[in-house]
Amino acid sequence: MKMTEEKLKFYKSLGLKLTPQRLAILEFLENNKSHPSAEDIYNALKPRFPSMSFATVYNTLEALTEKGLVKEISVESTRKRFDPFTHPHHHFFCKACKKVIDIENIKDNLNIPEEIKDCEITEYQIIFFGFCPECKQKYKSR
Amino acid sequence: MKMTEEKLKFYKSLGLKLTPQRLAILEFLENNKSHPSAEDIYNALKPRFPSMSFATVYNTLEALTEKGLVKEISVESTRKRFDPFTHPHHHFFCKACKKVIDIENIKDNLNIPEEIKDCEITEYQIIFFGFCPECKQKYKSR
DNA sequence: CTAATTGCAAAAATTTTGCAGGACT
DNA sequence: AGTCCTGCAAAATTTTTGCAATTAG
Repeated sequence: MKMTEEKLKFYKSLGLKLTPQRLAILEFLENNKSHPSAEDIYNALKPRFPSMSFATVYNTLEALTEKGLVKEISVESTRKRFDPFTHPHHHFFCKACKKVIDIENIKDNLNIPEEIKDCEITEYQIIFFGFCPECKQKYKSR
Repeated sequence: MKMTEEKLKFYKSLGLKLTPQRLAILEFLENNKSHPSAEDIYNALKPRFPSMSFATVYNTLEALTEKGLVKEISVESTRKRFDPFTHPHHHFFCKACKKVIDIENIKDNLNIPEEIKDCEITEYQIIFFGFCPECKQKYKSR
């Protein structure tokens, strides 16, 4: 997938230096709905950038998160997953295969709960847990 | 806080061997709304059980989770937090001090979203992110 | 040219594992 | 007595950090 001129300009306008590694990460994330971990990204780009280090992956993800181009999601409690779709939406997490599915269609006019009315709320996130269709089978038969 | 006879019987009835360490962990968790990490638990009990190891903390938490006495919550993406209140409820997470606040009062008659209608859903969790009243101040003034 | 970024390597933080000895029921 | 549990130590996983060399703008 090639990146358009506009995108490049847009990224530069945010003050991001566009190194080859960053471009590769940005390309990898573009339209990526797999909610990859840092390692997934590292592994995916390793063939093209054999010298790339984890530090670069994390540095870039941090920079992108600061610019609002990526969001860290807390579906797994022992590692981060990253989502390039930053508009408000929610997730399903398969407890067996760790797959994450986006949920866009949800009516959730939640009011601010009483318990946190004095907090500053920046966002909220609904996570459904369970087993995806593929894993449901295997799980049932145990 | 002393543990009642009934509780002891109940725990035994689940097939849990009640070692001193486990009892201490159970006592520590009883009515505990701090959503501690494994390390919090370890540190809290260290004075009374200087020889206790992390393995025991994790073993016990795993056993309790299996028996449904504790739930792991994924508010932080790099470590587990544990909650002894296992009835359905939700959470607020302070991004500054990492505090977790329980949310009981929420009207959330969510329907199963279209995207995951073929999944087996075991539970769902709403997490509000932001800054608690104490941290709101410090954060604002930066 | 300058500041930001990379790669490396080491360290930090959290969780998991294997196993021998010990404790609970 | 037998099974489960503990403690230890090592390993595995994931993320962070310091620093010298490099590169984008």
